[in-house]
Amino acid sequence: MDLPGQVNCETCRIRSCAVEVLDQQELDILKTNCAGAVFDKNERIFQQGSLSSNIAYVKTGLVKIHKNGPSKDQILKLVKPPRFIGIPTVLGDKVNHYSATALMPTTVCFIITGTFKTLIMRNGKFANEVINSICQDELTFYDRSINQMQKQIHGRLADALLFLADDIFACDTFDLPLAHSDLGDYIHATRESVTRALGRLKADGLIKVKGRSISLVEKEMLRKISKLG
Amino acid sequence: MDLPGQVNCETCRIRSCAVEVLDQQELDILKTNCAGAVFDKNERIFQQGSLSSNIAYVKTGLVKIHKNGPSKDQILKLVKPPRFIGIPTVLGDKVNHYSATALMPTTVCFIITGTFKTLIMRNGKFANEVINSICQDELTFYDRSINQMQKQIHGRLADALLFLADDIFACDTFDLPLAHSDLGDYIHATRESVTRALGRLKADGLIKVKGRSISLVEKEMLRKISKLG
DNA sequence: ATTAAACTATGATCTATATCACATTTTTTA
DNA sequence: TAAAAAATGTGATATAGATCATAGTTTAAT
Repeated sequence: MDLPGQVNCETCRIRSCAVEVLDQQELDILKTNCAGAVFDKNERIFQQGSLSSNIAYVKTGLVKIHKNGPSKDQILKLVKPPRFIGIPTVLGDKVNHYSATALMPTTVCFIITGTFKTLIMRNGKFANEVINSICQDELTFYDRSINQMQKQIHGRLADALLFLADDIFACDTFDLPLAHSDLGDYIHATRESVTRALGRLKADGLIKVKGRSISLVEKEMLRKISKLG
Repeated sequence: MDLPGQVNCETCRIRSCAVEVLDQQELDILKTNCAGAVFDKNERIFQQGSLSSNIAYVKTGLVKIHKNGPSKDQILKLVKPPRFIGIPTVLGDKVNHYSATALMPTTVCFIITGTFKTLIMRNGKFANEVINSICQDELTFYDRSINQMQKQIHGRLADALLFLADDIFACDTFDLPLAHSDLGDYIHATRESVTRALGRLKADGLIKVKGRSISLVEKEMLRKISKLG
């Protein structure tokens, strides 16, 4: 982790909808209670179980949110910036209930929890934007959760590939940011099953694979697989 | 659905933490934009896909939150009062992204969305309580989601039974509020598997079953099954 | 440049749970 | 109270994907 130190929220180009509604005085409060940091690939941003007095705002990069389960770690979601992560830690016990790890070089702003709460208390519009953002997350997670439960592996893999192409990279050709075993933790499958399922999609000509690079060549077909499970 | 009409939030004995922080003027706003309703067992409180201009606050009873998946309806969670449900519907499109159905006679207050937003904007403490509540929900759902994914059926069933006994009924003997097929939608199993798994727990002497009534007689053993998956 | 470590590939086997099929019981409706 | 509908119980069978085993490949470290 590299600490570029103080940030300037007034001139920041990657502000959240929530920060957008703050007035000058509030921006000053934020600015003096906010620190930037850069994380390398595979660096932990925060760790489940550890105490935290900050909320993280991901400005660039890509982050996985993951959590220990009864038998293994599971990736709850992939977070594309700009996005707050770890807001639920604002809550009572201040213990992180999940971990966040950078999947590529990632810049993050840490905001002191108390400051975040102050802004919620002071500025109703800010609070409203925060609520909107959390609710959006919640709905997305419900969708994902049901898809994970009800689709079988080819559908889940197709979902993941389409998500990476459409939402994360906005490009049909991209370097897979996860190892097969991580992808397995994300779509709830074993490493072997991921390899086999990718091999199947490749053999059927729906995707092209060159090392880590993946091209979705038959997106419509992938969408159909995603739908039918 | 029965409409007992106007409610009085000032004298209400089942107020949420959020409403608790409102001042007199705000309580007046709430009171005049709030209507009570009673739902029978199996009555729909709101329906996925339909437009909504209300937030529901469950005062008594028991509610299932469920959502259409690729292959079938799935029960996301069981909600014990007092609790807001459907806050994510505050969002942009105002379309319910999931359904809510009463599992037993249930009383609900509907608050007009605009009023709810006004209160968030006006009162930072209210906003803060709402955020806490949504975040708590989110964390609980992450836990449940991981358990559903990683445990096998006996663990998931043990989880559900312990949840009903400890959290919903606060009693080790209770009438199962769900049919086996519903319980299946809740723990992600088929009706047949639920019947078999219940039969197994009964045969092993961990629970007693008399009609709809279930007694958890070996809770420690059930907890062990829940842990080991 | 060389060794070690992590990752990917692929076959053989196993297993939890779905699916199908039908019987019985309980609840609801007429 | 009878008939219909919904819910439960149980066996036989099928199967998606896990697990185990072993090898090859790429990436990182010394």
